[in-house]
Amino acid sequence: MNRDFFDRSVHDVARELIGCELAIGATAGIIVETEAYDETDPACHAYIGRTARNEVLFGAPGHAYVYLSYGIHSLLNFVAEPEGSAAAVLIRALEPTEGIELMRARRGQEKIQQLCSGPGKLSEALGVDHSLNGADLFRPPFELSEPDRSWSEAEITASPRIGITKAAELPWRYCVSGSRFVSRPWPASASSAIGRAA
DNA sequence: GCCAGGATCGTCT
DNA sequence: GACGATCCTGGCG
Repeated sequence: MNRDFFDRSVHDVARELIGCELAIGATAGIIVETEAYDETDPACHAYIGRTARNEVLFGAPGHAYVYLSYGIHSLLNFVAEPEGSAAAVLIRALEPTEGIELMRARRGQEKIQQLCSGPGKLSEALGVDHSLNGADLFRPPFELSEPDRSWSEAEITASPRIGITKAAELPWRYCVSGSRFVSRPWPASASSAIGRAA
């Protein structure tokens, strides 16, 4: 994978990140759930225009956007689309593959299914904090691999995003419908992600 | 199992 | 001074 992967529609990027392995330091997992946010979207931090906080979103693709949610959790996003266009993919859940003991220690949780099944959880498990805001995804401690597992397109579903109040109806959450590692079950009404990219 | 409530702080009004 | 792209706990059935 190279930077061009991120230099296109955030919806394509969000869908195709499913199945990729993300490593940060000694920990890694396979991405099983993402959400897309773009500039025209009231739920996106960049909707209000450029500020000190969201500046990274307007920058070059293939960088990390990390911010603090509810004063407690650092949430990890990947910046997509060309420089000047603000868009990002929220990484919502991973299936843990490497460094599981370290994840357990950081999370204070034994159950593997509780390690990375939510955006705040996976940041804690992988040691993500605000110091990684703006970091290049193609430099350490990050490492991104092509999918080493593929699901049929029918198993990747698009459904409404979680935990937001604005533009909540947009089906911009992508997840593996068969995975036990997603943050929440996919809704029965979810449709295949095919053709859903806006 | 489900739901309500609290923790906690940077960012913007 | 209000508000979150969340998570965990405790109460109740």
